[in-house]
Amino acid sequence: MLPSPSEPSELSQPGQPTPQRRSEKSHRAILDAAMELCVEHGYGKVTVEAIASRAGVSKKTIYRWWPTKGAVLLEAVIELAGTTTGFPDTGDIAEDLHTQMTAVLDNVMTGPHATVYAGIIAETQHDATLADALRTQLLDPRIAAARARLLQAREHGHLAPGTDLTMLVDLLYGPLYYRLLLHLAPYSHARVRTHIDHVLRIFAPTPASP
Amino acid sequence: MLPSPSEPSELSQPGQPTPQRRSEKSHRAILDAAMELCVEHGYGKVTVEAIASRAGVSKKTIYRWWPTKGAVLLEAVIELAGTTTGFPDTGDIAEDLHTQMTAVLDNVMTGPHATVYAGIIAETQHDATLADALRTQLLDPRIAAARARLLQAREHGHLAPGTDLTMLVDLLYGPLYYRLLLHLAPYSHARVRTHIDHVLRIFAPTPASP
Amino acid sequence: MLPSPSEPSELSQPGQPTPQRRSEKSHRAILDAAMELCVEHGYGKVTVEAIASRAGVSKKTIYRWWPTKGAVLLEAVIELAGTTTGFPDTGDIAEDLHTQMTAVLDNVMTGPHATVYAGIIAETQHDATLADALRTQLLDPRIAAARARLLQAREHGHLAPGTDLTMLVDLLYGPLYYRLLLHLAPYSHARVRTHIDHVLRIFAPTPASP
Amino acid sequence: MLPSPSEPSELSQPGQPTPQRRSEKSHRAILDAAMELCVEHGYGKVTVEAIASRAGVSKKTIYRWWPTKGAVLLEAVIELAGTTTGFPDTGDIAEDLHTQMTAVLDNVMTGPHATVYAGIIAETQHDATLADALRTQLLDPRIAAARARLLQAREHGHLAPGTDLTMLVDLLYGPLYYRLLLHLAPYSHARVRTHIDHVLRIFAPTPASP
DNA sequence: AAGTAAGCGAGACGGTACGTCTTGTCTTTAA
DNA sequence: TTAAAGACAAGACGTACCGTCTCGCTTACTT
Repeated sequence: MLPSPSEPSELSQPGQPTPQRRSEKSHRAILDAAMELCVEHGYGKVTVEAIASRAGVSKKTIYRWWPTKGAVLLEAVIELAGTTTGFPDTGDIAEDLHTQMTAVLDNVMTGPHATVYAGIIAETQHDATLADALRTQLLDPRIAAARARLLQAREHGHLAPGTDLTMLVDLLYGPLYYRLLLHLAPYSHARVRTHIDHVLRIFAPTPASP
Repeated sequence: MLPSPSEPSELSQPGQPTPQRRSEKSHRAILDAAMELCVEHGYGKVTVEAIASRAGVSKKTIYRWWPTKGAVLLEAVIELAGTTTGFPDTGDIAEDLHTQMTAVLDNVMTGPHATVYAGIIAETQHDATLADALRTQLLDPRIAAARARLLQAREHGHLAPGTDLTMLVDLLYGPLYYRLLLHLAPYSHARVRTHIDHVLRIFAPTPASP
Repeated sequence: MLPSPSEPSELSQPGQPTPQRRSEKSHRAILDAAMELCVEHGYGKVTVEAIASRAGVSKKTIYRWWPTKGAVLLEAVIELAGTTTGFPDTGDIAEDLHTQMTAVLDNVMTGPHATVYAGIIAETQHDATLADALRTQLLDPRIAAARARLLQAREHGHLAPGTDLTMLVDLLYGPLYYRLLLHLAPYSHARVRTHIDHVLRIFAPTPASP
Repeated sequence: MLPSPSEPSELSQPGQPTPQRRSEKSHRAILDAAMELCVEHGYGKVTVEAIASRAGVSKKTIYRWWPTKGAVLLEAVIELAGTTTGFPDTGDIAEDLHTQMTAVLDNVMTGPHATVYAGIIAETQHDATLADALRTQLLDPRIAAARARLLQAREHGHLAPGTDLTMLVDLLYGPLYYRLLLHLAPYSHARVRTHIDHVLRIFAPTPASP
């Protein structure tokens, strides 16, 4: 194999700037500064100038690699959520869902990072580009993974054959986002379990008639 | 007597300015201008200056009565949603939910006003005061109304006795907001019906053992 | 005598409001408030609103009788200088000038009222109407009085026959205003005397030849 | 060596902004725009916004380098008067004074720029900082130059030995400012000559007793 | 090893909007 | 019926960020 760049789909701005002469030190400092600012002073206080200042970096450097402060935070959140990506497969779909959903809750929907995640989603309301990036880089892969796991469960007979996976995903995740974005109390781990049980009951496989 | 709040709770800034010497003409022009700007050019183009200019009003007049442009739009949205408030009571809980939920969808979650509503929710992520106002003035009354109707249904035996109303509301409305704010396709009226049926199935009253 | 108003040339706005039903109490309160504000907080802090507020008077009342805050202060200063108007006539022109000029210095060019007087003159630089009022109501009468006294001195042989009275007045008063408006130290009473002596020396009557 | 200040004293705001990365193009455009606005529409119409707009410059750029619109105009006037600075020395003090004083009259006390100069002096009545700047940067150097020339004349026997230079300067320049700021007709060149002759007569050297 | 071209820090720049202030007019309320 | 109280349109104030643009300096790829 030659030096194939092999990962062309950079999530930052793939514009003209170019190469791999990018300073990794600045890259890190920017992501960290953005995240810290958001956590410490709230999303509203995250400005490109503030990031630059705290990271000891020039504004130009930020604009060279990201189109928007939202993009910076998005990258930071993706990093954060990176660990949460995979679905486990223990054979017990309820258990696996619980594992994944509580991980999401703990990582980005409660605690200090909830602000960051909610802030990014907020920003996508006015920024179609960022909305695309959020979908492409964060949501779609995770939704796909969820559907894959659920599909497998359906095929294994743990869900009714005709189960509408889209609706199932909506019912599972919708309330989590609803509570995050409407400032309602987030689910506890226990409540997540109840929630999953309720939803799965809808799509339980044939009521096992004698 | 119904919980008619008899409208003492002004939704605008109840601060010092004072009384009812307020110009109703300006009030209207401001709400209209804000809504139009948002619909025509997007939430991002709604600035206090633009509202003032289009409404033929001075900025001071806006700041006298609202703390924030978000508060202006919130009042406009509340006005919009005002018609959607009540739950009908035909005796058929599924039907009544469908009536109310499609009204919400049509009024503020699809069409030109979706931008406005999503924009306000976005703004509440950075503005705790606005978040409070949204909750107090818009969400809480509607959630209470929904719970009241569901409670009645439970008492009439249309829902299982132990039904957790909070979770029921989460399951009903969560997916609507999830799809609005994550830029997924909104539900069609038909899909709302399916959705309601699925959710109610969870809490169906005792499997009727004759 | 009928109720002849007897003083038709009001120095305030001669506009439509007209009558003599004017509240003398408000009139006084406004003049006092304006003067106090200027003395206490500087000319810059004198706004119509501040005057109204301190005088317990509505803005409308001020605008009814004066066109400008400058006009209010002008009236106040005229009142102040009213006492200084007349020239004494002891027969000694140098002494009489000294009396008058030190009175002017003490009343409006030093002490707390210097700010007020300088401020009004400043305002006339941008306000032709006020400039006219200043000239007509304050300066011209005093210049005329000075010229009259000097003319008399010339006729009595205390000044050279061809003495240019205009230049004489310029030389006498110019330096006072120069020092006031350019923020140089004002003349002391003693220095005024020296100043007068110097200037009069120019126009001394014929050098008394044998 | 003459008191050549070698120009370390920047007349603009010497504050934090920093260096010589200043755009000379903007600098010029701002000074020109300010001066033009003042000449064309009067001092009152000179606002920072108007200057910025006409100069094609952002308000921030103005505030970065000057504390006040008055400071901008002051710099413009200083530039204007720059040419007038020096006193000639032909050996004839009356002639040299005439040269300098008519230059001042023509440059800043009559014609279109009189408004500007009078406006700045007006502004110093409410702005101590600007007053200082006016003194330090404009008046003091010129007064010093005048005194130097007069001192030399005294030493050469063209003025009486005990001549009070301060009073002499007051008498020479006072009437010019008095007429400028009190809206009286400015001196003509001929009248300046008469004026100088009169004043110098006071301090003529010993009556030449042969 | 020198040359060259990029990234980099710094920060000035033209803009836009902010939220506040004052002006002068107009309206409401109370005496 | 007058005047206080004060809301109003207008528009300048001085500040904060935006995103773009030089500057020199450093750093890492050429050749």
